[in-house]
Amino acid sequence: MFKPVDSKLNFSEDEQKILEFWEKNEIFRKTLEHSSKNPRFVFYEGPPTANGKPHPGHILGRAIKDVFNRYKTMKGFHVPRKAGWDTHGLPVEIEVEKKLGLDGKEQIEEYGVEKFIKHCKESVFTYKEEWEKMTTRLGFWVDMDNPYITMDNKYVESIWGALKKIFDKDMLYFGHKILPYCPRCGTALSSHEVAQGYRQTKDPSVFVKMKIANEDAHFLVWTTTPWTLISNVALAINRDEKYVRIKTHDDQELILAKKRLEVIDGDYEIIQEFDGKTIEGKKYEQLFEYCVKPESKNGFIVVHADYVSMDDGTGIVHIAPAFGEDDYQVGQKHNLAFFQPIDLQGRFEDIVEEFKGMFVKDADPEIITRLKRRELMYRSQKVEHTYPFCWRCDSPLLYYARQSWFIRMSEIRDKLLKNNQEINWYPEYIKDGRFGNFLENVIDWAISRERYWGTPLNIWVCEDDACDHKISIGSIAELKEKGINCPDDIELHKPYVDNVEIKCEKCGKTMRRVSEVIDCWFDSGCMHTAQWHYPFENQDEFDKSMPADFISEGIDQTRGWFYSLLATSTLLYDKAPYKNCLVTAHVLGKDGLKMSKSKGNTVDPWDVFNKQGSDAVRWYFYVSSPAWVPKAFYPEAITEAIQKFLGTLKNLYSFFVLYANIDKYEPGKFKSPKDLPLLDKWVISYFNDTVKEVEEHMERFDLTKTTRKIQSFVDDLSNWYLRRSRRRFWASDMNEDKISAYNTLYSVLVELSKLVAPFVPFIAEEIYQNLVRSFDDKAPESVHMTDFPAWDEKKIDNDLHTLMEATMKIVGMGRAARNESKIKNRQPLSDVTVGGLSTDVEKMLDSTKELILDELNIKEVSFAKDNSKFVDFDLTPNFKTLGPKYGKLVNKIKQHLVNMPEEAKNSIGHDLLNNKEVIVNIENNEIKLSPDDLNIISKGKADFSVITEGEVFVALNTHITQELLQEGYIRELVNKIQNMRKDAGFEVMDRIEISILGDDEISKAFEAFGAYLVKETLCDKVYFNERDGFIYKEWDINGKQIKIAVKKQ
RNA sequence: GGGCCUAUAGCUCAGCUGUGGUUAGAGCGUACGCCUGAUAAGCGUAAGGUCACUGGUUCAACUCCAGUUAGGCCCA
Repeated sequence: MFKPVDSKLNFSEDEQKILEFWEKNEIFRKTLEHSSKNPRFVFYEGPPTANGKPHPGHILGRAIKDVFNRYKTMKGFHVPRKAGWDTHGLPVEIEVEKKLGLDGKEQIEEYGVEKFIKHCKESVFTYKEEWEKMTTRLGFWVDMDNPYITMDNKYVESIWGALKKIFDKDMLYFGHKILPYCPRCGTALSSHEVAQGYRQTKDPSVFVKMKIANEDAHFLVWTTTPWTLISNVALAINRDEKYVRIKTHDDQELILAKKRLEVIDGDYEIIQEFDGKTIEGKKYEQLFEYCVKPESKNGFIVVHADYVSMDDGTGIVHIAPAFGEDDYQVGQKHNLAFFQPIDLQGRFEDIVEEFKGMFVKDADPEIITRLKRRELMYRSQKVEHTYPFCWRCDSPLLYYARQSWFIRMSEIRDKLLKNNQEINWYPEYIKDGRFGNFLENVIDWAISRERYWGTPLNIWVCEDDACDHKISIGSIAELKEKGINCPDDIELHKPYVDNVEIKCEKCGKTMRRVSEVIDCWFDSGCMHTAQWHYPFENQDEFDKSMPADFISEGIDQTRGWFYSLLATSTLLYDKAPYKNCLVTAHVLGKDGLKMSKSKGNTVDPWDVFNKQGSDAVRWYFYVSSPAWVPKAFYPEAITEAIQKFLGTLKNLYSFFVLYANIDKYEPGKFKSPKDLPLLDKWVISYFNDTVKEVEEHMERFDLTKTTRKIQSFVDDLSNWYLRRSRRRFWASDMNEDKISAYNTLYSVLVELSKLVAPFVPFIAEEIYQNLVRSFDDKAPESVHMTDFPAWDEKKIDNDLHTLMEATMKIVGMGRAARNESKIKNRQPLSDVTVGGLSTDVEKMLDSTKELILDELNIKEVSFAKDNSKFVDFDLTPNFKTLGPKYGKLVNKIKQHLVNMPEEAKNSIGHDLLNNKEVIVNIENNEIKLSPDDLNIISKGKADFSVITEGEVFVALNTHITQELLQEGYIRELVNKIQNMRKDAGFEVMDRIEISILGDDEISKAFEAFGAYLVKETLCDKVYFNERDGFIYKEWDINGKQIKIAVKKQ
């Protein structure tokens, strides 16, 4: 016997049991062992940080990763899944700072770096258990017992190895980077921090005149940061734009972009118009002569920059390379001088005599006053815009040049682009879109951070400035060998490695490590190498798992992990680190906005797990839309997944188990007939076709098409195959037809459990365990250890699909016709005429005729080519064929057809149906209309209920004969009696007696059709008089008030 | 400010690309009716759409082109 199935939909409870089963029997481990000799499917897990809680977005990501790993495992691959933890970085430090009540680097130093770092180490795994619980509950199989952890000594050592390689290739250098910098806190901020601090503010907006060398004319220049004018070294224009020289109403000669003339006050006269490129290289006079330009550098010239836009300003942009990223790039490109006369507190240095010691923002008004006095200020006003402020202390941030270590990414740009072409992106447009564009414009990677908690940058520098010898240490062994004082158990973190000194091989003095740690994106970006502690060990593992076949992360990783993996693997191995990358979008609240507590649209994943279950969540994510489309996450959305799919699936399964147990059906016990009934053949063919399509979609990582296909199969299995087969299961003896139904449904359900296993692993396991394992303990222990269903082209019968589709269509139309006639389904009718089908289909329909009769409750179905007996015609032009032939006349033809009298339409319709050409005359043109040129639409005539869809029509004869009427009474009685049985709580197999108090017509009807009633209701005795002990209930039987009683025997 | 993506029924999404065709589909939800001894289900009908907006190409545009607006992501 099968384990009885509770038909209630308590998925969450069932899933808990499956989780216990997996855990107890170590199924995940066994799937890996079981497949260990198979070819590999390499998956890289992007490491999350466990110092924050997992949220619904992580569930989406993990659900998607899991489905492909499970699928590939069942397709015969070995899919190791090493978990990972990202542990370094500023967010960790900030958390710890908050916890310890520290504010800024000074206080950290005071508190003690060693102690601080210990706290960081502890804080890193605050929510590790929460992550593990969530991961397990979701059914995401990943090896969390042997994860890679970016702060482990071995991991860091691998990073050191990688960095040394890069250093030795001379790809690592020390240079400038413009960073958002808080002058009060004395630290640069990460982009993440800056993003928190944008707000509206008022700043000066000044138009300054810069005198052109040896000419009595000025460039008009716009800026919102007057204090940076002190450091101006160039002006940027756009060489592709038009510029003009104008004379203003007060006789000033100015140069600016033509498109920006709107900034000029009052009248002006255009003296000259020219291309931007003609003023490239022009010299102008330095505005403030505090900083002195070195001989070797350029300065005070006009240069071109792509980013100069015509949207605001004057089309001439002031360049101060120390104070802006764009400016800095321009400076690099044109070898411009670099003036940074500002200290770390944001105050002018002494060299700027007039403003020395002033905070730069406070100096703005003073600078404006000076310029006015010198008559170099064209206009000065205030402008409101967004500007970043420090999230901690609210000081305005300065874009400030800081020294930093860089990797020369721009030098390997072409390699990055080439390797990117090797990657399949899903969606495809990421490749040459967002990601490709980013690579096109790749800049050198600023890899150092002036912080504490991270992989220490493994570069030692000689203390003697004159020597300045630099080396990179690539391993612990090397550190011990070269280090003067390296302890045996050295931990590769600050402050321990900082204490290790090396004797300079050039000058013999002491070398010390630079103070920086590295960007934690480099850590996770090297996981392809560092997860195996390569190259120090695991050569074999590394060879087998580089590159990855598949990774999947959120779209925000484009410039994060997706990039850092490609960057490091291109640097180290010059190849793409992953072959397929599936990008996921963000998970949003019900209102389509980002989840946030203030909006009240957050959803606790555990609520959903506990109430609706993981399978439902997973299925919802797969089926609702492609992974890269943002998804709203809320319980009602998931309910739909249950009702449309999981509920149906479970119900199929519980139906099967219920009846199989009643009939003592066991797999293999009964042999199916040689020639299967049509319905069984059809469902087997349909299943094979489904598997085939699923495989195609999965190879293209298209989860949505895959799951929608499965969903419609399950829907048809339930609402067509099973609904049509129900009576077969009720047959009293185990006849051939019933055996075939059982065997077919059984095998389809078993294969279906394998088909859905990657997607909804819990219910798949439940079905498999009960249907397979409870009878066959030699079968694989878990559905996840079985092979994915194979499809067989020979079993796919396309004619059968065509036939069944036609049948379904006719039944659907027949029901619509019934509905239109307002004759209820229980009233049998005599016949229906079907037309407009191809001869082939018509022939085949013979085999589903009984099915149509039964569904529509009619006695006969016939076919007709021509429906003129039942309908009037209407005609509309087929623009696709007529358009090219007649062009503008098309609309006249349409008018002509609309205005045609009814009889003419009928006659033309008739001719066309008989494949005759029709000729009409429009504006003296003879227009030949072939059957292809017109759409024929038919409308039902009286006495028939006719439904038409395209060519196909179904005409229902609505005449009710005496005999049909009688049968109708009986059908109605059966329905009421069945309801009474159910209400009385009788078992399905209970036998009953009934008493009917009706009239003559009812009695006559019973004489004719009583046998049917008796059989359907399992009735042994029927009385037509009132009897003791019977409880009567009055019913409306097609207008007659009739009392009925049922009694168990 | 730049790049990429998205915009179709109350909601979730098809259709749109190199193949433009006048009457734009499905599911959920709603209303009414039907069916039901597996079902939280099924069937039918109806209401619900200026296919974000503006302009262009064309006999014909949801579809192609240009621009605008709004939202999202990344970057500044």
